[in-house]
Amino acid sequence: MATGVGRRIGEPTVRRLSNYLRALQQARDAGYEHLSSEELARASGTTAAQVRKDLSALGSFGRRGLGYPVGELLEHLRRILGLDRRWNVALIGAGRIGTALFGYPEFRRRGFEIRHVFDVDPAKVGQAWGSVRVRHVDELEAALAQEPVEIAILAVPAAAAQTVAEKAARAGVHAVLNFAPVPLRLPPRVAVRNVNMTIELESLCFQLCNP
Amino acid sequence: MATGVGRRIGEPTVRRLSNYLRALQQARDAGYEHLSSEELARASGTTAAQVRKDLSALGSFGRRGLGYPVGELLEHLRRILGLDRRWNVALIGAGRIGTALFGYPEFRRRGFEIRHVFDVDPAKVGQAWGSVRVRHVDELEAALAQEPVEIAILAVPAAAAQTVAEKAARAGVHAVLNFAPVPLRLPPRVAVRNVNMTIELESLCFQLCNP
DNA sequence: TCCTGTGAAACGGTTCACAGCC
DNA sequence: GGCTGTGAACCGTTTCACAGGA
Repeated sequence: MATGVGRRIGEPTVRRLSNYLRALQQARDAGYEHLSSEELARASGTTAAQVRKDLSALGSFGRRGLGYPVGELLEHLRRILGLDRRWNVALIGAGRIGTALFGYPEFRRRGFEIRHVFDVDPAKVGQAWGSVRVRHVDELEAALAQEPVEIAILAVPAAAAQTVAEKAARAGVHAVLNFAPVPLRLPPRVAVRNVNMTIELESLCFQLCNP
Repeated sequence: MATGVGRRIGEPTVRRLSNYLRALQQARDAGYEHLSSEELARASGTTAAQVRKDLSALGSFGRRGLGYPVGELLEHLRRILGLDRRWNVALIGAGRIGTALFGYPEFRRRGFEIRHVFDVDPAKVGQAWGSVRVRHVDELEAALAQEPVEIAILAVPAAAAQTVAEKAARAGVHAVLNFAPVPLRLPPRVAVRNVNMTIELESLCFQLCNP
């Protein structure tokens, strides 16, 4: 097996692959040509066995006695994760979280290009954020018809999230990254992922209370 | 079994419990007295069987033929998750993400009180953020000695994260919520949870590329 | 009848241990 | 000797199906 993905890859695996990618990029910048599963594991916070399992499932190129070739594996991972291209993104919600996400340099570095920013606040609509102009959410469908995006980042209040998400889905978005603390109900053709900072804090509390 | 937690609760369960809590609060505000596992499941994005399994593990109070008593279950969950008290938090990193987190109203509403804000930027050090003053990271140990916190929220650049996290751990923090895209190595007595927005976006890409 | 509580089965992910190759 | 690749065992979680109480 040389190119394709072997068995179906689950969500935890994908997260780890992202981490491997980051570690590999660092290693390349540091001039390494090969990395052992042990080293990769340390750099990405997992175990060597896990690394080998993950990479072998991709039909990987590791050399016994030597390790994994940094450059080759890096390109392979980028391709598998779909990061060897540019992705267009719409940011919905120009509040505090939206602002932070817009300025997050990691996104652009990874090929995510924020093409649209929407909000409902009249004070924000019309502002120029870099090269994009903040538009009213009512213009969402028109804007996406003119310049489509694959991904919507949802950074709106919980009460508005479901409605806005549906609007985005109707406008042809294929994936939603949801920062609102509510579960979204969308047609299965739309991929959804939730980031809920409160839940993370609450999990920590639980761990503190139940050591 | 009336009060304690039955079998050990895993991380996915805790996340769902947080969601149940949110759904229950909404239901209470809407005047409901009982909620069936079916209704709870719909409101929190899971299945009825899952809800029953989760709640029965807490020695729950559900009544057959009727459902779960909203108020009672709500208090029970708050106690189990450790949310029936106030938690003191230090925010480390006063950049875009730090700013957004500081202003996130959900945190305070849930009992998380940001007592300290730290940064290294001389332009920020000294600013008054509400009732707290931004201090230099070098003052971290002194500040936490004077007014301790249980939790540190880390919103600093990747390169600084490990060092700052260690400093926080030495200063007596018990849990770290890490927004930097690097795995942290901390003594096991410190609970760590990572929020990595880039990884979430990358997972979405993968889903889009591998439908 | 409605709905919970729960053993049992199915599933998926992780760890182990070692065979195989350099 | 060093390190990868991988079947097998292990473990926690989810789903199923149904018994049992209101």
